[in-house]
Amino acid sequence: MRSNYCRTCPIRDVALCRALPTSALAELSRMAWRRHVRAGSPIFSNGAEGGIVANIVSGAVRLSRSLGDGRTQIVGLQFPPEFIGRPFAENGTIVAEAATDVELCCFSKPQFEGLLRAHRGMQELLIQRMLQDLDHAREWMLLLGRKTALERVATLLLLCAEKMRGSNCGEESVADQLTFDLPLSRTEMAEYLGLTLETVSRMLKTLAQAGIIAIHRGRGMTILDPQELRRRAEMVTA
Amino acid sequence: MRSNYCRTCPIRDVALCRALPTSALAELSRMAWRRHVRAGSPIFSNGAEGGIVANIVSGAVRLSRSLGDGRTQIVGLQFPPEFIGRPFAENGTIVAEAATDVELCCFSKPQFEGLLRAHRGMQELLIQRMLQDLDHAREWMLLLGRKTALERVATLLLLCAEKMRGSNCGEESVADQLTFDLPLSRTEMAEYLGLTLETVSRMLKTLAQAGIIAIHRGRGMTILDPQELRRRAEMVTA
DNA sequence: CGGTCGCTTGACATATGTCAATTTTAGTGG
DNA sequence: CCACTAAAATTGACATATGTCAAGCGACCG
Repeated sequence: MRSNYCRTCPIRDVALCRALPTSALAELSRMAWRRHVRAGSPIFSNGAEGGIVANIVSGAVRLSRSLGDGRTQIVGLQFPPEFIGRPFAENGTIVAEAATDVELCCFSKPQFEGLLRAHRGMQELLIQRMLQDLDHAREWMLLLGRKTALERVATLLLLCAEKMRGSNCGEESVADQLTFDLPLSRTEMAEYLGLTLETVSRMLKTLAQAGIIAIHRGRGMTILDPQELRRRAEMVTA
Repeated sequence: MRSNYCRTCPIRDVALCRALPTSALAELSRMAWRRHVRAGSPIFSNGAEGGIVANIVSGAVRLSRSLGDGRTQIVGLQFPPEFIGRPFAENGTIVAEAATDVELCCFSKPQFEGLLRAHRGMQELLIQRMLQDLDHAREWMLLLGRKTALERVATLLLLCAEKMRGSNCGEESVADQLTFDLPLSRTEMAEYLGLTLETVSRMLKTLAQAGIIAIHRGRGMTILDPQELRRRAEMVTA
């Protein structure tokens, strides 16, 4: 039933829409639609689909920029309940793709802008979200500009561990909270970290040999010694 | 005269405040105050002065993050009429310092938030500004992750050339629009570009020897061949 | 069962960092 | 205005972390 759409939304209490009163949910449900995107497929790129904004309901979205000769850098990795798109602005030169299978809650940009104008609290939430994105981008600038390969890989593992919590699909969720599947291939990890896939592979091996992590088949990971991993990552933020 | 404060402001038509009607200028003037900061002095750092936001009236502001062992990365360079500070959020771990002598137009954060709430257009302008900051941060991530040292230096020169336009203090402003003083020392350029100061120096020399730029004494620069410089920078954005 | 794809591993190349010596610029006081 | 000093920038010799290229391995899929 269409008007129940938002009432049963799994991210209702954490996404931007939480700024809206329950009384507005029926209105909201009429504007929003779900969209599933398979891993690897584009969500929007270089202006195409530019009239859309969305909340991420499940999965992970990867934002990237490229140079003319093919060098590419992942500039953002977004998880539920984060928001993608640019209200009040044109879409820039960034490409958004599904890193895993993704479920989106989409709005047309003009309609969403209307919502923002009508509900003041929502604009404030959006501003806070954007500040978080900005903080993250800047932390990553520090990583890209100043960290060693080992520190970069360690930092990424900690990031993934944190973000995957909750959206846990691991079998052994019993005692071991630190087993998860990476949402990125080695190539993508390299593109996010400003390294090559070979270097990523070598650093993972180094961490595994030091007994800090265990690598299961391919993307499966267990963090055995989180404290030591944090030391190796030179994390500033505790 | 206090109520003329904003009416005569040099950035009145370009800063966030342009969202306010002229009728609100007297009110605004009562809330704002000017602050001069000498080159190298802190503007706010790690939560101190956290209750302030400001427009940059003149000069350049440098934002940076550091690792525990002293490695530091400049994560933003802001020019007039840009805005610094974080409405609706705590100040994070970023340090803001004056890169040159700086003149700020300051507001207490709670008062500024009140302004934002009262004038809807201003929130939209703020959102657009933040999106620009985010774009810039992400472009810099591409630079830090994927560009060579020469490309990085070339990119920075183009950025400075663009930003210094207008705030030109050069003597020979007659025919030559591409002579300016860098707002950064070699060390700071290195900190912004994720390089060492020696590498920056060498790349500048390479560009000078190729006849693309001319280096005057220390910080003075002339771009002789902008088109070639843009090629070397591998600029994506035209 | 064979082919493709993602990952690992090794040998080697190189861009950039490190360390140290000079030179240039800017600042200060006589 | 001119030494004198300290700071910034340049330059050179050398070290090394990471990239490049190439081979091999394993898992998945038709």
